[in-house]
Amino acid sequence: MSKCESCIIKEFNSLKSLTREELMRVSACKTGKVYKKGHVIFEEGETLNGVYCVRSGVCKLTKLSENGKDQVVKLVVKGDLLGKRSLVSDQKTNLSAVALNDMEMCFIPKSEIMSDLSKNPKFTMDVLREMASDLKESDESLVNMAQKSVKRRMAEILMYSHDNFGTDNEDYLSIVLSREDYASIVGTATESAIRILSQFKKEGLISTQGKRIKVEDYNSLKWIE
Amino acid sequence: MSKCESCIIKEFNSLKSLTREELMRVSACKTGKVYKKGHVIFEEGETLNGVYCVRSGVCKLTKLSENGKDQVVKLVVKGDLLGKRSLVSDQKTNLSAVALNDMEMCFIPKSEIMSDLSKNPKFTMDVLREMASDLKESDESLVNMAQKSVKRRMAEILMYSHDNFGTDNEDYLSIVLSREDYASIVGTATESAIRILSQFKKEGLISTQGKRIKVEDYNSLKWIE
DNA sequence: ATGATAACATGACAAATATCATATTTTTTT
DNA sequence: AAAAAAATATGATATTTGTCATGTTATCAT
Repeated sequence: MSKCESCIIKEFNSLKSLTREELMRVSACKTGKVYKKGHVIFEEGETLNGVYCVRSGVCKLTKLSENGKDQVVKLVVKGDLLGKRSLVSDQKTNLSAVALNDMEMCFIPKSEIMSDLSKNPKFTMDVLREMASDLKESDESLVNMAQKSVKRRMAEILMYSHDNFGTDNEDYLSIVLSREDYASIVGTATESAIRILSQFKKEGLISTQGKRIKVEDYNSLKWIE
Repeated sequence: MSKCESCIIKEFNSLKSLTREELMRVSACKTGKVYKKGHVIFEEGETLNGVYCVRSGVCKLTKLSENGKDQVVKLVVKGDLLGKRSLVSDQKTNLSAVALNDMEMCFIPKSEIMSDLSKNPKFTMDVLREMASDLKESDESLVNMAQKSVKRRMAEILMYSHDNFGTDNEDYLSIVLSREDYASIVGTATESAIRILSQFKKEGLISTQGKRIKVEDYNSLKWIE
């Protein structure tokens, strides 16, 4: 497993602000973890005692609603730091994390990184910045959820997936999600999600092969209300 | 105007983690601001160059949706620090703030407080903790918005107002909001908000006098689906 | 106090979404 | 490859929510 000092992934998150010495210490105590698609990384209510640095793959952060349905709060991808909140609070995590792909991550124990958080202001500011950006994103999701139609939200997640995770060599979206996942991202019933995707298909906006989805008419998706 | 060192309000936010010397410096450069009900404190897209410490009153943080409707993202009350995000990012603010009451706040210029943020780890950690807690709250709001009915959300905001802002001497909710505000908190059409409140009234869950609302049957509100 | 304005209320209807039932297809297991 | 299980698809229908119209009440400025 590569050393943190020379790992390219860290450039995408606040670990890049650690000094070489700090990185070497972190590197010495990190653990490599591999999760298969569908594997539960942690569950709502657990105590996290560290952060995960995502090297490859994608996972969903979900929260169980009172009605028994899961809601996807965020998709976490390569370069993201998972579990930042555990660094500043001893509370149990309010979210579950489930791998949507096969994933590789590095786990860094809280104890090891806490000292850096109090001694390296550059690092702290960077974590703060990441957190602020998460918060901004979250506000935006809230507004989307409150003010946009299910169809619109579905169009947006398709475009989001296209823009952020790209496509395979046949132009299908790289991230393959079940209809149930789409439903719980968009916040609707599974049947409604299925129905909307079927409609998009009929209208030629997308095509599908099994559960794989290809965006055929990105521009029309943009204008869906 | 009272000095920060001796101000009780700061105990509710991360300013309490500043040293006495830091507080004195902050105090020297702060500006007292008074806003009347309805006044716009700042608007989406503005550049904030400081934070507001709320001494009294309540304001709403809103974000304009693409459909032209405002969505309330958070209610900010006594003790809260407004504009934390401006400290860590030079981006324009993504939210507007509008006073719902007459308000008193202190404005602390960014320039003055930034040095503390990089030199006083206790303070930084505290800001980080507040931000983390905001993020958690925001996740919860997202799930509520996505998974609960409008009626349920309305019941919850009434209980929230009751629990967090209390009642006047006649048991009416202290925070008086227009139906339009309720609609934009709950994320629905104004007419729908009105209808639901009327229904609650008919069912004896609340009573109203003008725009003032009294919770008559808290327990039943809890069980609304 | 009074007219003007904004906020509230409610009916009628349309549109969006959820729910339940039941096929059909895809994926997994044996 | 066949059987079983899971996921997807779709119809029928109920419920929720939005929209437009219109009337009423409260609030504000003069």
